[in-house]
Amino acid sequence: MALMTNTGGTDRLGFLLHDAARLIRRRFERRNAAYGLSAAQWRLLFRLIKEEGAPQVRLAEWLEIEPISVSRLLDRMEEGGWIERRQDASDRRVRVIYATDKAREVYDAVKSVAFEVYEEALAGMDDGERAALIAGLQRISANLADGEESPHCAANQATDRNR
Amino acid sequence: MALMTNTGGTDRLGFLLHDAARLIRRRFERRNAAYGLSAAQWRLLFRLIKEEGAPQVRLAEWLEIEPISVSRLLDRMEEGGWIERRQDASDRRVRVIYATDKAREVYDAVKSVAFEVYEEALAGMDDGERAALIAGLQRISANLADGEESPHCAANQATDRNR
DNA sequence: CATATATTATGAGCATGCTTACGATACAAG
DNA sequence: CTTGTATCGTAAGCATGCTCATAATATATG
Repeated sequence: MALMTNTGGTDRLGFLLHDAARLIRRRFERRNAAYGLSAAQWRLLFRLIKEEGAPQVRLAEWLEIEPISVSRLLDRMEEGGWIERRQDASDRRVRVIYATDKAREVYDAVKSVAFEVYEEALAGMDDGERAALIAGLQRISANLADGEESPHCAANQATDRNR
Repeated sequence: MALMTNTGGTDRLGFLLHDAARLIRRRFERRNAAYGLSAAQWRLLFRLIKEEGAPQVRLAEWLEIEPISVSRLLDRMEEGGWIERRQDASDRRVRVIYATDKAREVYDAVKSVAFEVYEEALAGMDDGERAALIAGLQRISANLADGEESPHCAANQATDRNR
């Protein structure tokens, strides 16, 4: 409280985000322990259910993680019986991913758990406060979306990869 | 239970938090690559600088991670020359942790980088929007703080635990 | 066709969290 | 002192992300 708390708390933004995200993930996973779906697996399944038959590289783009991370996430999900990999007919490099019946069966239940956890997290906030929070989070994601800008120095355009 | 997107975006709260936290961490670490301090190491150092000579178990409480996680984080920080472990004089089980001169030298610079990244993340938001975001994040952390829930029962009057 | 380049998935190895378990030490009772 | 219990640090092993490297395949170019 001494020197630079004049920023209104934004000087802890990273820590606050980290803590909130971790607490939500932890509670979601504990509540879901019976199903055995981790948060990362749920995130993948949530996308997959809507758009089946996607190649792994598409999932990596959607989830904004590296293809190798998708590969090993799918290893465990395949082992857990949540998804299956099939060979693509027209491109032998590609494996297209499908949710299993088991995954479709628990989907609604897990989604309900997620809603419960979100409601617990937001308890005591009115609609306006919730909207402001969501808008702020969306703004952060948009501001940091992998443009990879150089803020002031401009020197490191090493990463001027396409896009 | 079909379409529940009337929640105004709160139905994605977990994903939004996860994305925002990850983007901030990623940008912070890239901007700091020259120093070689990861976000987790920075979080520990940030606490340590203010309160040196703490035993590891105290750091674990502050950071809200498990003692074993602290142990291995400190392994790498010791190897990187950021901290040193010393034997406690009065209790031979305890190792007290000190920041090195090297850590103290880069502290201000890394802190500035953190402020830059936060500013980039919050770009385009006015003071009120920032305050609402921060308040929402703090509220989430308070709501989920490891009281280990009563899910919808409003009974859990927050933090009547010690402290 | 042959060869260069791009794309897809994965292997190896690291960082940061977790759970479970254990050795060393401190402390409280007997 | 001895014995039981609590505390501190750490080892082992897993999950989820990362980077860097590689094999297999597709595609573009000479």
